[in-house]
Amino acid sequence: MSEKLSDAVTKAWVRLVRARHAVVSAVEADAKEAGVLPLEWYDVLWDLERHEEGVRPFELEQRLLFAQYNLSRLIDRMVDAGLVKRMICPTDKRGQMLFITDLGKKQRKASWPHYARAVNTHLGEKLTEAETEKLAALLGKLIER
Amino acid sequence: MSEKLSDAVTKAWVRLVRARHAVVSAVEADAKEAGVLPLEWYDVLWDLERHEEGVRPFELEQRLLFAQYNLSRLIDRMVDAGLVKRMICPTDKRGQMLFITDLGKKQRKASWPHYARAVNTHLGEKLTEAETEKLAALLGKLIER
DNA sequence: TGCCGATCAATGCAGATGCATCCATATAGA
DNA sequence: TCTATATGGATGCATCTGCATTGATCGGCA
Repeated sequence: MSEKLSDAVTKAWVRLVRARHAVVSAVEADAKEAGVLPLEWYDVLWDLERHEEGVRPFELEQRLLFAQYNLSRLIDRMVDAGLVKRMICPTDKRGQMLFITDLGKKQRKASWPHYARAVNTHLGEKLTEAETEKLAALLGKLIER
Repeated sequence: MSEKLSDAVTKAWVRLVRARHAVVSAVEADAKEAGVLPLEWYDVLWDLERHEEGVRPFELEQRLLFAQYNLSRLIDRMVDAGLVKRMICPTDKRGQMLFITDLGKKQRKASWPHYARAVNTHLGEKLTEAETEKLAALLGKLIER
């Protein structure tokens, strides 16, 4: 039971954690400086904006990897902030449909250039185009299923 | 100011976040099942174990990317649990030296095989050796200063 | 139709985190 | 040496998260 990890796997594991932390916190720091929406809020709004027909919380949960109780409360806050609208789901009375509001669209749009610039700075500019594609492909394999 | 992100950069960004989340949460779930130390605790103990001469909190902060106030309280908990010992730093009275206790060593050692197995399952087995090395190399470029 | 296990979502409570600030000591410079 | 500034670390407070549980409805099946 005293398993071994190859050096390569150990290194990839450590760096996966470190690199994500480094990039995300740098991006968030830039965003905060610019006074734009938190990343999670942005992600939710972006998903809602691409699904004008409405989104069920559990879908968001799966797509964005939220814990159920966290998402529930995140939505509360976003509703309070006027960025998201909750409606009873017509086909399932347990559930609800979520929609982005006009204010939500406006704020998401205003946040976008800041995130784009930050991601370019902290990720895009550190790799060549080919390397970036390779990285995305490899990370993709870790996500499957 | 309405910057653009290439598709490759966007995809790499999203997958970096998702892949790390998927792998870490799968590993933590396995670890929790086995009733072993939380990942952060493990990381701290491992760092302390490799520096028997003692570690300053701010070093740990830099190496493991902790926020200062989080680390301060994490150490509190670990001291309470008897895994870490705090001593006044002889060369800087503002600071302290941290050491792992025998209990800390024992628990870290007991946790290791579970983490090794989980990391192998959720990362190692999803990539070939060559892919793993390539991934580590690319992630390395994202971390560089 | 009536019942039972599964699913969607909310919530009370304890513990963790972020932010700002504070205290103590160290260090550089006049 | 004396002062100003920087650094190491702790902490009060508000917020967020995790866990377990609850309430409501759904869907399958007898």
